[in-house]
Parts: sequence; C-alpha cells; structure tokens
Amino acid sequence: MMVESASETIRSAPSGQNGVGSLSGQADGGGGSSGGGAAGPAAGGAGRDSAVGADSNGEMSPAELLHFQQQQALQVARQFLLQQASGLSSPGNNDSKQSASAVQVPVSVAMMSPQMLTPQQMQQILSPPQLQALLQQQQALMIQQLQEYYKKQQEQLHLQLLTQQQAGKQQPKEALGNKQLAFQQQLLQMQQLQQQHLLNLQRQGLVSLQPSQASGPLQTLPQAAVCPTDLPQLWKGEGAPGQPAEDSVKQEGLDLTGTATTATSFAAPPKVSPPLSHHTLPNGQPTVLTPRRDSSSHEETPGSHPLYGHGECKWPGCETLCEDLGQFIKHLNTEHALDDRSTAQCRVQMQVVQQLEIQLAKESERLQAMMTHLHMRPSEPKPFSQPVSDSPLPAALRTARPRPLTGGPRLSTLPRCSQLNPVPGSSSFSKVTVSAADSFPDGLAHPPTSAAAPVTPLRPPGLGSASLHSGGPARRRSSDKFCSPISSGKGRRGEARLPPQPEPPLPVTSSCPACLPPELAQNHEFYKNADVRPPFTYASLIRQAILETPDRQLTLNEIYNWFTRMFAYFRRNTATWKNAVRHNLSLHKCFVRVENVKGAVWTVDEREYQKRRPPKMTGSPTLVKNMISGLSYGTLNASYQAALAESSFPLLNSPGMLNPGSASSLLPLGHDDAGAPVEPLPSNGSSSPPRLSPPQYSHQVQVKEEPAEAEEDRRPGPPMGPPNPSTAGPPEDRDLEEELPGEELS
DNA sequence: GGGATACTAAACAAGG
DNA sequence: ACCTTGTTTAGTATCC
Repeated sequence: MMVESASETIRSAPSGQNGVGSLSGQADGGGGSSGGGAAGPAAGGAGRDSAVGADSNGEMSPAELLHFQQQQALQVARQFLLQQASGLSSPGNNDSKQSASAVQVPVSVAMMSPQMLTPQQMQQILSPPQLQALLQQQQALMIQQLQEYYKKQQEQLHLQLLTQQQAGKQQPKEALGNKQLAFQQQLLQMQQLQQQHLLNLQRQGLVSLQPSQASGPLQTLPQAAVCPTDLPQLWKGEGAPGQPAEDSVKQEGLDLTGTATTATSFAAPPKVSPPLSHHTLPNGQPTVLTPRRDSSSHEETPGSHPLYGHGECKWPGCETLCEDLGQFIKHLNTEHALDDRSTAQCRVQMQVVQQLEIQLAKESERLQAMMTHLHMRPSEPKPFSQPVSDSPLPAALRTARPRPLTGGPRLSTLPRCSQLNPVPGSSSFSKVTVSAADSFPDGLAHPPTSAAAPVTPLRPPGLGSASLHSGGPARRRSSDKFCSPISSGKGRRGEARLPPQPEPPLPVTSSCPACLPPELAQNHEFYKNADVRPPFTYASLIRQAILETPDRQLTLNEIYNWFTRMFAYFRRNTATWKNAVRHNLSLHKCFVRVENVKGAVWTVDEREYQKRRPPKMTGSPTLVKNMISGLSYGTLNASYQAALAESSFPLLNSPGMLNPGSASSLLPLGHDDAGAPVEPLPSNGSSSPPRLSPPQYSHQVQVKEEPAEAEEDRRPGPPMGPPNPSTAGPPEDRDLEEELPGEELS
C-alpha cells in the first residue's frame, strides 16, 4: 500500500519536475526539455507570483512599491553579479579584495546575461559575503526608494498644504483649520505608513538598520526604527482614523512627535530625527550594530575583509590564522581561489543562507502571529484598516513576509525545493516512524508546521502539488537543473558521481565518531533542517551513520533514525530511501551484518569500502577540466556539485581548509586504502566505547558473509547487548529533543 | 558502446 | 495479516 502510494507520487513527479523551466533552457537544452508539464506550472507560478506585486502600474501602493522595489533590487543584484563576474568592479571597492572577488566568481557566469540569472543561481555563484553585500545593497536601495517615495508624497502634501494655506488666507479660518487638519492627518497617516513599512521590512529582515542607511534614507523616516514595544502605540495611533489628527498625534506620543512637528512646521527639513537614537532597539542594539559593522566594513573599510576577523580566516571550515590583512589576502587567494572546493563551499553556504532565509520567513511569520495575538487583537482592525490605503500595508505584509529578501522572482526559480511536500509519503512515513520507535516526528509534524509554511513561499508557485511531493525523483530533477548545489546536476548522476569522489576523504573524518565529514559537519545543521538532498551516496551515509557510533554498529532501524535525524530530506521525502538503504546494505560488501541477541546490526568493513573508491577518484580531474573549459551552465553545475562533494571531504588536499592542527590530524588518515585502519576509530572508539568496539572493529575488516556468522558466535551476547543500546541511545536521545513531537505521534 | 557505479522500484522470503 | 528486515533482480542514468 505504502509503496504504491509512494511510487505513484514518484511517478507523477518525474514529468513535472524536469521542466523546471527557465533554467533548464539555458543550462542545457538536453535534459529539461521533457518537462513540458512542469514548465506550465512553473510559469504559472511565476505569473501568479509576479501578479502579486508586479502590477505596479499607475499609482503604486506601498505594497506594490515594495514589490516593485524588490524586483528592482533583484535587477540590481543581477547587474552586480554580472559585474562581479566580469571583474569590472567589486562591490566594496576593496582594494585588496578586488582581485580575489573577481576571481572567485565563476567565469561562466560572465557569459550569462543578468536576466538569465535567477536569484538561486546568484546564490550559487556568489560567496556568502558577496551575497550579504548584495542583500545589503538591495536593502539600501529599497529603503532609499521607499524613502524617496514617501518623500515625494510628503512634498506633495506639503505643497498642497502651502497652497491651501495661501488660499486659506482668503478663506474663513475655520475652513483653513479643517483643511490643515486634514492634511496633517494625511501626513500622519503617511508617516505611519512609513513606519509600518519599515517595520515590516525589519521584520522581514530586509532592513538591518545599517549605519550608512541609517544616516541617509532612514533619517527621513523618524519612526523607522520603532522598537517593538512601541508598536502597539503605533498601531493604536493609526487605529484612530476618525479622530482628529491632533488626537492621534497625542496618542502616538514619542513616535510621532517628530512627525507632528513635521506636519505642523513642515518647513523644517524632513531629516530631523537623530539618526542613531531611532535605530537603537532595546535589545537589538548589539545585534544591530554587529551586522552593521560587518556590512560597513565589507563595503567601505579597506582595511578589513568580511572573511577576515579576529585574526583568522572566516572562510567556512577554515580558521587559518593570519597575522594581518595582507597575509589573509594572500591566504585567501591561495587557499580559496576559484576551484572546485571553493565553489562547492560557496554553494553550500548559499544553501545555508537560503535555509536561513526560510527560517527567517518562518520566524517572521511566527512573530507576526505572536504580535497579532498579543498586541493587535485589541486593535486588530486598526492597522489593517487604514484610512488612507487599507490594502497597502497588509498586502505588503502578506506578500513580502514569506520571502523577505527576494520576493517573487526568487520563488519562481526555486523549483528544486519542490520536494518539500511530504504529503503522499507521509502516511507511509509515519508508519515507519512509529515502528521505528525512535524519532520521526518530523515525518508528519514538521512538514505542516515548520516546513510547509515557510517553504511554501520559496517553492515555485507554479509547481503544482504534483511536483511538490516529490520524493526521490522529484528532488533530483528539480534540483538538478538549478539550484541545488548539492543535489544536483543531473539527476542521479550528480548524486552518484559526487559521492564517490568525496567519500574518500569522508572516511577519514567520518571515522571520528564525534566528527562528521567536513561538509557534513559544517553544514550538518543545514542538512538537518533543509530539505536538501545530501550530496552523498547512500553507502557513504550509511557508513557514516555506523561509524559515528562508538561501537560502529547500528541496526537498520537505527540507521533509519540517523538518516532522519541528520537530514531533513529524509524526513520529509518519501520513504523510498529506506528501500535504498536496505538495498545498499545488502548490496555492498562493505556492510557487514552481524547478528546478536538483540537482533542484527550492521557494521562497516572499511577495507571493502575503501576498495570501491579508487576508480571514482578519477572524477574530479574531469570536473576541474570542465570548470576550466568553461562550459555551459549545466556542466558547470555538475562540476559544482562535484566540487561540493569534494569539498565535503575533508579537504584533504587543502590544508588551508583546516586548522593546522586539525588538518594534520586528519590528513594522516588518508583517504585511500589506508583509510580503513585509520579511522580514528581506534582513538575514539578505544577510549570511550566499551570493550566491544575494538573487537568489532576488527570484525569490520573481515569479509562480509561468513565472518558475520562466525563473528556472531564469537561475540554473542555482549557485543550487541549493552553497547548497542548505549550507543544508539545517547545520540538518539540527543535528537529526541528535536524529534520529541514525533515520538508523541507514535 | 561497454563497464562501473548509483538510484529507484519491486518482488520475495523470513521472522516477529 | 501486517510490518520489518534482508535479499535479489531489473531498469535507468551518468561518467569514464
């Protein structure tokens, strides 16, 4: 039953996924052509999305303006990217950084027109700092434009006011008073609108209150940085549309004081409010300041570098100490130049950022809900029923919130994520979960709550539900074409291929129970939360799972749990992977099944495992070649994936990636044959794990079938009994925290 | 085109 | 009868 549903899902997905449109076209005509079905949805989605904020014809409401500006920002971002790619300019005009930044952008990007780049692609291409800079620029731009918009409005009103005043000289004072009041009220409302707009932006993370921005654009928006506690007042104030402006002004007290002043004595320059005081949030000060500094340093300070701080390189996974900036730059250029590893890391980071964005959206929504519940309920209608424009704000909230940073366009380009929706598989999943005993919470709970909501926005609107659920296949295709750095390239190919190369190194690090493979270790949080297919093969993951335990053995169920625990992808997607896991366990000699009292556990025969690899290693050179030869985006993408996978490994090759110390410790392990022995296992295992581990390990080395049996006899009860529970137990428990809900379900 | 590897799907069996 | 666990086979995709 379950199987059927799952398979159905999968089947339905394929046709739809391919298509993800826009990109497939540019990437390489080949693969994507089939997806006619999907293209439709995608397009539709884009359309729908754009519809939300696109029709900014005529007069724009603030909400529309916001969208429009987001689009513009996106455009700017694209241009920025283009510039980056072509090395014509660097965002921050950092002297030292210029060369590096220019180099770090994949050359192939330069070949793509800005229009061809989707936000996703940009994410893939730009480094986190670059992205950050980009975002900041977008924010600044948006704020600026918003500011200008309001400024114009103010000026218009001002003019009208003056006109009225002049005219009013001849009119009865009463009339004048009324009109003035009306204008003032209008002004007030407008300013309140500004406030809300900015608040929204802040909520969405679009406004970070950077110094530069603060001093400029924001200045004119006195209430921009209203602290949360002021919100109620704000809303309250707005909520009194019927009242005379004066009243409302009074109500607003602090916040609107400036405004009121402006309104009455409008002649005063719009920028009255002290820049900083407004931007200091009660608790946010530190946080606000920090990013600010970074951003400023990033773009303006020549003496610093976003990737350099506290005397060390902040490149993900690299903490190399550098005496000074010069040295760091040198290090940056040598160790983090444009190569597979760097690009791969970059992509991973992008994924992280993306995930964070999702998270941000989620949290923003939550906050909104909370605030609505706590503050707005009493005066709920007020904020949303603004006299001037009832829709503007709300609309902005609704539309912008979900996708704080990129808005519509981006969504349309995120087909790959279309796998989120677990719906179909959920049933089977839950089933499994339950039986699994351990955790699965997510299977059902997550999707709806955490995943569903936030994710939704990111999904291409167009992708129908069909594409949404996509279990395995879906992910591949969708991801392939564009985005998913990790998963990628072309369906399985990417996955299958990448893993191999990377894996070699994996063993090394992975062997250490405490540590995961670099890539996994570094992004383990990411994979844990992001519905992204990990760039590892099932075999490598299984191995990882097993090696992570003190006694290097896991039951099938525990392996399942590890998967679900470590990767969101395996929580939300169909349970197909379980079959794959079993299949892999049975298929590969490197996995040895050992029976014990408790049941059967699986161990890893490192020797066997290492045996498989050699051949695969050859892959990377090719990738590099591809990279260099500058091929099409599709190819590049593949190479990226490979690079990524490679990066995951331990960067054996690149000392730069690791601390001198760590690197040395890891490197010795070597990924090749030596690997087996190496496994830090011994170290860790011997030390912490019970007596069993040693024997076990030895066992692992043995050949599969027979040994298993013999082994079993040899170490009947003891091996499995105590250790197993203990081993599996702890980790499980750890995660249980997160997955508790799941348990509840069961 | 063939070989190797990987993934998915599915059938089947054994045991709980 | 159902589920889990294992094994095996088949088909497909990708890379070398």
